[in-house]
Amino acid sequence: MASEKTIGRLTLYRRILNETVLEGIESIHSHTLAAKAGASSAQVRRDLMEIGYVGHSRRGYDVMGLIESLREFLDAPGGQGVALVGVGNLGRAVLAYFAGRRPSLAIRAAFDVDSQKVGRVVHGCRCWPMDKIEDVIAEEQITTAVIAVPVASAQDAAERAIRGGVRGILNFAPVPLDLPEDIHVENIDMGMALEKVAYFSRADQTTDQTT
Amino acid sequence: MASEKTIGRLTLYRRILNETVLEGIESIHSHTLAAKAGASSAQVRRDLMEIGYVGHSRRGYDVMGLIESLREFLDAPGGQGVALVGVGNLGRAVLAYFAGRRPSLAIRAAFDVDSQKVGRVVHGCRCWPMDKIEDVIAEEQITTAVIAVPVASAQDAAERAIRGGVRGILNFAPVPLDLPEDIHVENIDMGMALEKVAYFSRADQTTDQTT
DNA sequence: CATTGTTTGTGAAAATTTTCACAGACAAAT
DNA sequence: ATTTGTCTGTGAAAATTTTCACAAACAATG
Ligand SMILES: NC(=O)c1ccc[n+]([C@@H]2O[C@H](COP(=O)([O-])OP(=O)(O)OC[C@H]3O[C@@H](n4cnc5c(N)ncnc54)[C@H](O)[C@@H]3O)[C@@H](O)[C@H]2O)c1
Ligand SMILES: NC(=O)c1ccc[n+]([C@@H]2O[C@H](COP(=O)([O-])OP(=O)(O)OC[C@H]3O[C@@H](n4cnc5c(N)ncnc54)[C@H](O)[C@@H]3O)[C@@H](O)[C@H]2O)c1
Repeated sequence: MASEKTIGRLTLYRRILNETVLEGIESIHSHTLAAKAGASSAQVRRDLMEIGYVGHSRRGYDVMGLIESLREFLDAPGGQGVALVGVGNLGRAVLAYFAGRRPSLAIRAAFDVDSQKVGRVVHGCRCWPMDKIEDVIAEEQITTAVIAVPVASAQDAAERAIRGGVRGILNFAPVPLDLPEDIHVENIDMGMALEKVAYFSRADQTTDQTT
Repeated sequence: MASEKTIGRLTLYRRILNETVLEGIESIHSHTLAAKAGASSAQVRRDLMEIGYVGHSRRGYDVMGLIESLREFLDAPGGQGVALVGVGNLGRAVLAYFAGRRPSLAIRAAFDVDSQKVGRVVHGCRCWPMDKIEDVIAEEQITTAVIAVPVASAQDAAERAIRGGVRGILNFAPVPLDLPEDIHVENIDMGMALEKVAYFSRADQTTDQTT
């Protein structure tokens, strides 16, 4: 029911609320959360409607309660495992970034063809050879894979991860993957993103002129 | 006039066409390009309408001509410079990735507070101390900045880049930046992306059931 | 206890984006 | 020369997403 855009914003709200709670703030208004998230207050209220969390008129939303409600909505009950395929420049940065960050959504295994990388433990994550990928993913009940291999290997890497049991893919290789419809693919294409920013950085391309 | 989404797809089409031309293919139909881009043929035609490129009925689009037309539309006439702020794990991966890739949109300078990094040349890019950022960006006429510093420094880094003359920012720090409206900000939030994929990876959350 | 002012939840409107569907173009075949 | 089949360009419809705007709720104030 909730759209992809809504899910993205909900995760953002959660991150903001986690900071808010550290400041000792107990309740928050839709317009405050909106300002911190760069959205409109109506948008925030709509999004929270989606998860069925109700606030109090005049007092806003209970921060702790909302965080808990977001957790129930967004997270898998028993936690979810993630696999990383490709322990190169980007893969290592990703491992460093996610290490220890969110135990219920952690990178549990890494895979690479390079025998130099296989067997090593990078940021607490074991690196396996590619021919073990299906077995390890199945054994660890991993549902999500991050693809950080060269373009030429991305399609194959994704297919093998799926054969192991993966249902969703975060793809950094700048190539559209051709996968079954029921597999959720999220592409992060840095080249595209940089070109977009560059386009709108040009003086003649004002994103939006709300005079 | 062209929306942000359209610009994103146009850069994708260009990448696909660059591969197409290497295969010696001289013209391409909207549905072929669409299949490679993961879009619909109507979408492709709409997007190309935006740049005013006209195809031939029955023959499709001339690959070389379309690439040239996309170049004129997307690229700044004299090329554009990019700055990288933060030469950490992610910053170095980004430098490696963009090095030599697209001369007309290259990372021309990097900045960091760490004296260990300052002065070094990473993947052909010189690393400057942060107190030179405004001068170097102004001197090199850099229009776009990539922010890869810790969350706590991201807002400040962006503001300083803008003071140097930057008009668009590609932000990897998972925090919404509060910047003037005329600055274009593109956020790449890997944590959000991973949580989204994980959400849709769950068996009970089928993205869309088009039976 | 009534009043005031603020905030939620949500129908409805507006805006944006995508898809449909078909007239017109035209290469290829006969 | 005519027919055939396919592809473009685009107006219009459909779908999706966002914003508007207001009744209902209710804490705070007097
Ligand atoms: N580095 C970046 O910042 C960056 C940015 C955007 C996109 N990307 C994309 O991410 C991917 C990885 O980039 P990178 O810079 O880390 O490259 P890299 O060359 O540093 O690393 C690639 C890794 O994948 C491994 N590998 C190669 N083939 C494999 C296979 N078939 N199966 C498993 N592992 C395999 C290699 O051994 C290496 O460790 C590429 O597709 C690249 O286009 C990278
Ligand atoms: N590593 C990843 O894959 C990854 C993924 C997603 C998001 N991020 C985000 O990207 C940013 C960088 O991540 P990282 O993993 O490269 O971190 P890192 O700690 O490896 O690198 C940060 C770099 O920024 C420099 N720095 C610190 N303060 C600075 C300042 N005020 N001005 C200039 N430079 C400064 C540091 O010296 C260091 O070189 C962070 O905001 C992180 O949340 C990283």
